[in-house]
Amino acid sequence: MSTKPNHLSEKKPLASKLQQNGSSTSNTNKMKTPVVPNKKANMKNTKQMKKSKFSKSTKVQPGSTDGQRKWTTLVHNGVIFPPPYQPHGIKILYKGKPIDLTPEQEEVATMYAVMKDTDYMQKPKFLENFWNDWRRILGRNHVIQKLDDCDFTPIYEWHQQEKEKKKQMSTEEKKAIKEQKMQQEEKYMWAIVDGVKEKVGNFRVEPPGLFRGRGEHPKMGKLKRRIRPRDITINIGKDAPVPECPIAGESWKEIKHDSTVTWLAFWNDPINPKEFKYVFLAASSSLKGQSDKEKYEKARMLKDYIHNIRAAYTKDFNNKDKDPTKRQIAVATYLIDKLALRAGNEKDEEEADTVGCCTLKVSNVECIPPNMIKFDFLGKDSIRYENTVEVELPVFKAIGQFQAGKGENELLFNALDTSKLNAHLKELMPGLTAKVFRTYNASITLDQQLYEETEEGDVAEKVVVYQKANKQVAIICNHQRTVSKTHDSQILRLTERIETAKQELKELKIDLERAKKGKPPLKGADGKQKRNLSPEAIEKKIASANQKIEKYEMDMTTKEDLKTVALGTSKINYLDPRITVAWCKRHEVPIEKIFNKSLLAKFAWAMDVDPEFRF
DNA sequence: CCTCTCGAATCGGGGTGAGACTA
DNA sequence: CTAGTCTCACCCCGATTCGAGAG
Repeated sequence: MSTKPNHLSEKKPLASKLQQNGSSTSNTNKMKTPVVPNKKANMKNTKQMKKSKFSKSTKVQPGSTDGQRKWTTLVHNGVIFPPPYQPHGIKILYKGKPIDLTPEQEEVATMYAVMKDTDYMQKPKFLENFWNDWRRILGRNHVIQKLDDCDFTPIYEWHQQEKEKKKQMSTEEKKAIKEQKMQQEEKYMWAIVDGVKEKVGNFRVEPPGLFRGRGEHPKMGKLKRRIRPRDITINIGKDAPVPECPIAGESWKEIKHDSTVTWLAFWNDPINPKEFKYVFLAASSSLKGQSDKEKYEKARMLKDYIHNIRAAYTKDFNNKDKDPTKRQIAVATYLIDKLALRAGNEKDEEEADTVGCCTLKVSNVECIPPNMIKFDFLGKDSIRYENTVEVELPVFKAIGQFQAGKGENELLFNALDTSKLNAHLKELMPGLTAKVFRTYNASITLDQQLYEETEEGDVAEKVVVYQKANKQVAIICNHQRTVSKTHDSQILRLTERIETAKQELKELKIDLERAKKGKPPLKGADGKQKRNLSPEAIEKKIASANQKIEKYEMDMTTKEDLKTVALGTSKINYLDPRITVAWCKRHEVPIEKIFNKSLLAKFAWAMDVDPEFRF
């Protein structure tokens, strides 16, 4: 991770920007204390910091001893644990009879009971995994020998009542509880990084529960056990005080002082002990902002290389004598570039069966002559990717050949994996990997769309232009959302409203004609006599009715259009915020119309961009 | 006819935790 | 490989808007 040359000429050191930012956010957070660390060790560093950050970025070359260092001092308060389980003592029935459970057994039973009305109850895998874990906790010799004979209804009903009680609570009570929680959590919300107070992202330890994977996950239903202090490793500056363990009588697993990483704490994932859960700083922090900026700078760099890269892969898939690996790389790169596919790492049996570019199976693509390819597969989060695209003829032929002689379940790109692909990409441009194409294509699309489509008009119209561009990007990236449960009824109601409005309009037009001739208006649909109005007044009403219809129709088309498209994801992860900020500046659109509070905080680093900025 | 009020519907944002990518 | 970081959709809850009815 080398520092880009254009960072070196940064006008302001990032730290000073964040100071400003910190003080402005502190207002909203009712923070009265200035952004100053309270420990002496850090007082010293606060002063050094501005200077050292400046000099570091101007003098220290990548690869030097401190090229890996992410911070110099780090102070934080560790993590907060979910409250302990409160036994309710409600008994489940086994073969119709109430059964006593220990609090631990009861806790797991409760996790299961509350999922009664979800569709997990229909999934054999879920039931099997849950039963295995619960049985272990019950002990092999427990009277309960079969999940099927258990009746969890009493716990479920109790849980429903509790939920109801919570709902019934007055706003004051709710507020008081929230206030108290805030007070407890306040100290965990902040870390002091190089003397600057920064927000911590996820300082709450994940509560125990039953694992719910996305799609057909082999581990669904497994018990995610409670995490204890002894599971948690803390990372903190050498001179910083060790965070106090919030559970009396217990202690942290380990204290580390690793300044080459950005995590504040981690623990092993109880579902997959080989994996880890980390506590990081929030997206609005300088550390995250910096790497975010680097991500977009890398994507921008691709702009200068893309022409050659495209020329190269076009040459490669045209060249039939080339070794198959090269040809597969060329086609894969083409797909990643053109369709913004993900790289597609190999996955083992323990994970849901989803694919990306390198792991596409023969059955996921279908060649439709003369030159169309139909893709149909489950991608990340088991989201379906379904798309039929026209491709260049050599690509069409090549894919046909890759499929030839293979079974449905074999890899389309058998000579390829993500590391080979990325190794190849790195030869084309320093630091280039598959995911850079997604960022590049998303951002360049937004930039072009905004440039081409924005016309003179009022703010609302310009915002619509932005949303349209945003939608295009979301479609490219296949960012989907499930259709809301109430979508159909919403559409229905809009249709009804349009109908009644049209009916009204019709009557108004008749009334207008009559009014012009001095006749009274007709009776309405309800049979009541309407008032006499002047033609001008009726005209006004007609205009407003027309507007209403237009608005409803607009609402309906956008609603229908966007019912399965999620706009937020690309805004947060793929669109260079400087494109948006510059566009807002040029067209006098208030940035708040596009970015909400958290995006504004996250993209603080992009706010002073030149209005003429192009991606 | 207009304005206000109140409950319901809807929206939007933060949080969450699983999933993917890469050095 | 493992460790570390980035991505991503869903969920929930509070805020806002809507719409019916009262005044």
